Amino acid sequence: MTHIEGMETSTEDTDDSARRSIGARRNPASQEAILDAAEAVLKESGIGGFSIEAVARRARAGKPTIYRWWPNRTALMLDVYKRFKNTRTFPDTGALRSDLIALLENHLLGFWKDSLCGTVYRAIIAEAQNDRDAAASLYTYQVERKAVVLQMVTRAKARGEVDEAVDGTLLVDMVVSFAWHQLLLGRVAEAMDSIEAVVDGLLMGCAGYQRKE
Amino acid sequence: MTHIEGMETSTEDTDDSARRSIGARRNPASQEAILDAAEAVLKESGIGGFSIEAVARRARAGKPTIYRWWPNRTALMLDVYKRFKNTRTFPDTGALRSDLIALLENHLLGFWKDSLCGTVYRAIIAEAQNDRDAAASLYTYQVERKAVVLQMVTRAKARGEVDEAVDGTLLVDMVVSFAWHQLLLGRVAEAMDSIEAVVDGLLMGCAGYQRKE
DNA sequence: ATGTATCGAAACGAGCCGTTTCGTTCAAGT
DNA sequence: ACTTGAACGAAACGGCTCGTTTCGATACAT
Repeated sequence: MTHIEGMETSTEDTDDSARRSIGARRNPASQEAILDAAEAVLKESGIGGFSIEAVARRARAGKPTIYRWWPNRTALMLDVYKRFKNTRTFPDTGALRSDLIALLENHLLGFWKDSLCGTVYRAIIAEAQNDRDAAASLYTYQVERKAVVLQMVTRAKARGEVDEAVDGTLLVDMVVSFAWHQLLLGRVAEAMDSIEAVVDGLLMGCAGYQRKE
Repeated sequence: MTHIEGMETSTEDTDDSARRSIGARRNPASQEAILDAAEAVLKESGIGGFSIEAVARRARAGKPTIYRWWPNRTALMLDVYKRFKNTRTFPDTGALRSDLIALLENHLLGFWKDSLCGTVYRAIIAEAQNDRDAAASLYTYQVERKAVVLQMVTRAKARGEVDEAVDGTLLVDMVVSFAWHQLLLGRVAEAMDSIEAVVDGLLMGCAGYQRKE
């Protein structure tokens, strides 16, 4: 994303000379250089090589500058992630089935496959298993995002497409669960082919129980 | 598990005096002490505090002894996990619905909730996001376990309970996905209440599409 | 003009990494 | 009976990252 194309170390050279203080205030160029560097490090080395030191070297920034604005590396990763998540619009196709398919194709699996957003998100999930603060941040983020997705079901109910008694929370949970599982097993690309089967299985049942023939 | 009850440092004192070599062969007492210590460290400090040094200190063992038998800390965590996974028998209740409910209650969510197996499994999943070898080991383990669970569907087909055309792989994937998602969000205890709704939603559809009334 | 908050650079002590060395204990091979 | 060799615990190695502190230079804010 942004403008990462040069294969050399030119990515972080937003300014030719070294950045300096611009006075008693935050230097936006440094913040952007740090986020760019964090993004690049995650892209190239994954979470294993993601250290504050590595980001600082890459950004030609001082470690105290990073620690001043981000309390820990999880916060930095979350900021990198948030730079991505607004680049695609949420689907409203007029039907729940195609809404969910578009959700998986554009916002979950497809998003993770195309950008390095999947790598960042994997790193955040892994970090949340270690760090209590990261877990809380991730859970809050999940609640927010699922509430937005739940509106797909609400719209379907308003259209009379599904019954009012349907548990939309469960439906959303299952879609997201599937996407997470494939992401964490490194099967995002392969899972793209199963999207329609997953959505149909969720909407109509995987086992053919009580279906009208 | 085993006999962890003493709150002091008595856990690792399987022998009063220090263990020594028993000749040119593996010392089972050391292996058990190391696995006990690894288990205890994971239980008390989580994956964040899980280092080879910490395990060696806790076990009163030398680091070379650990590195001799386990190539990395992921392998050690997997061995800790494998000491648990055979303590409960796989269900065969005679019906697919109750089989899947028992699977979630006894082998996935319930298992993770009751023992520290959930903590260990979270650590392994997190490690798999960093380490390529860990990811491969985890994926292989997943394939094996899912193949065993798939036999539930195979039995149901043999009984004529579900149609031969049903995609059992998808069904198993969805059940496991749900369990993983709740585990990784730290919601295992809360998810226990949703088990029946999840299984019914998977078998008969979450959205009430094409169901006979 | 002064005060102050930022910047990058460098160095700090601490902890863990994975490895090596050392002296020991003792089964296995001769 | 004797030697060989592997496994054991302990200790130390160089290397890396951690999070913090110090420093001089910079330039907005008052």
